[in-house]
Amino acid sequence: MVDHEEPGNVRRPPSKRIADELRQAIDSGDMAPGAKLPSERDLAAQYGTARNTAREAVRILIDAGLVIAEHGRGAYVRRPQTLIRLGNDRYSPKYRATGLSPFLLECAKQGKTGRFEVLGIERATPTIEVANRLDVSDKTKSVLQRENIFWADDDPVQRVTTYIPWAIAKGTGLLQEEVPHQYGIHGVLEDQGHVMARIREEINARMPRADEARHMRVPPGVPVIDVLHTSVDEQGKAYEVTRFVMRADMSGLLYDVPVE
Amino acid sequence: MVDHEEPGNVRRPPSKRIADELRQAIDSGDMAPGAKLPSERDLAAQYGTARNTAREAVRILIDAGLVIAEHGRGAYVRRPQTLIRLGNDRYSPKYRATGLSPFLLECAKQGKTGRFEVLGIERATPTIEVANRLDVSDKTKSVLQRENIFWADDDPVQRVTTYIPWAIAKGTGLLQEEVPHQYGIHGVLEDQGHVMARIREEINARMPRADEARHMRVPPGVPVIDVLHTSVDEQGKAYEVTRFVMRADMSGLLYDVPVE
DNA sequence: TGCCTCAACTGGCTTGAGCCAGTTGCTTAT
DNA sequence: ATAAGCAACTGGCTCAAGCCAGTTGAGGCA
Repeated sequence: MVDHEEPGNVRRPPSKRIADELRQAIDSGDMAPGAKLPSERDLAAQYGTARNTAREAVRILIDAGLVIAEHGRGAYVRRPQTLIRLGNDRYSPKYRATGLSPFLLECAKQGKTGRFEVLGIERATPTIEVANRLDVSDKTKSVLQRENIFWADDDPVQRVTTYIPWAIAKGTGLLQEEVPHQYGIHGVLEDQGHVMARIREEINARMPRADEARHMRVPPGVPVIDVLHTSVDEQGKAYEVTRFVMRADMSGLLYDVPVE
Repeated sequence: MVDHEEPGNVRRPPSKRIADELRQAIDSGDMAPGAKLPSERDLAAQYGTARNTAREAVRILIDAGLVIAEHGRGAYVRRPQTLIRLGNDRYSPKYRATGLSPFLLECAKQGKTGRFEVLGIERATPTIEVANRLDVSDKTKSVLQRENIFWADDDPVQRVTTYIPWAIAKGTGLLQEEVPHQYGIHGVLEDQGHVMARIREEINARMPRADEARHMRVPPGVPVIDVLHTSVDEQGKAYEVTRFVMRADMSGLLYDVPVE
């Protein structure tokens, strides 16, 4: 392990110095998860700075995802969350036996109650990104779009938007809220002759957009994982795209795959 | 698309109002990538607030990863970066023909010059996380640890740390900086009878730690993707673990896998 | 022509003051 | 015993002022 030794202790601004000390207390375990930080006014007094400077120090930790501030109560060391892991096996036929969707199964495994909420179902014009992957037009209402939010207990964890070419979805009943198939959307698609042979998933991480932060209640200092999933049938044709946007503090991914 | 319509326009603090307007200008394309924001002093005058309030507005955008501030020059709308995508096929034998590592190949594809730098090679005591996956002791120096940084042109993009059980690495020459094999580390391991049959990758996203931000020059408002990779041989035995920590603004992942 | 200097601009950081808005627990009146 | 109310705490946000430290370009000097 190398240390590039950037600013050294000299000329380190007070706010950063305070942040460093608090961070070290957190990393070393001196301040355990859930522990309350000194109030901004106390920190300021303790270090002989203005309140704003102490406040700035706490903010640095908030932005780093280490601390969560609660208005009127105090600032607390963030507790590690139990992770909901989305695996590449979630589309495996083996899950049909359980009768539960992989997300709900994973929630149950973590001792949480999973549920999902339908935000909207409509025939829509896809973004270029989606249109390219499905080989449909990005100028017309060429896809059926279904948007859901998944919850684990009282936390919104994922926003999931599924796109299916209208030519495939037409007349299947997928415009209804209730999916008319025991095995869900993919059951319907399979009946249409689209058997999932491969999946292709493009993964990015970024800070949430404003509306995402609101919908999923993403705390400050927490990024989202953005997965663009494409289902490909045995003929190599893409027939479904889904975008998963997941709170990174409550979820992760798992791929267990053969080397080809 | 639903909008929960949280605070409305009433009582929205000035800093957030300014941030909202700037954000909208960015999202709509009125301010293109690379465009310069008004200076903090100008913004303050324009909105009739104190400079600190305008400054706070800009900071919100910086934390959201939309804007980058340059001391003495100004604040600019961040330019989208070309992504280096790490694919699950990077361990595929097909790459041996090219004579290039997948990372360097991907850099070349993006018109960049890739290189890597060895930070350190040592016999070390693994973390519990790594020890569990390799089924070795976390109390003794049971692994060989190699740490690298990968660059694309002049940007550090990934920090990569590889762990190999000492029982396997001993006497293979992997303690030297120069890997004694045409096909790299995995060539050496294959000669030892460890043929990669499957890989297992656990993926998280988070804000960078302080040392990571320094080493990889991660700008504020940019998360990292943290991948814990495990190589498994034909007997189902794990024989190598690698942690990839990647700047999320310059890199992503790609999995193209069969449904099993 | 070429270099240097310096003024004017940029963001970085701090101060100390004030008011607002949640939270909590104690006190008081019913 | 209960409920209302209040005081004392917490963070959220703003103000106006000041100094420091990079950057840039114009002007002047050699």
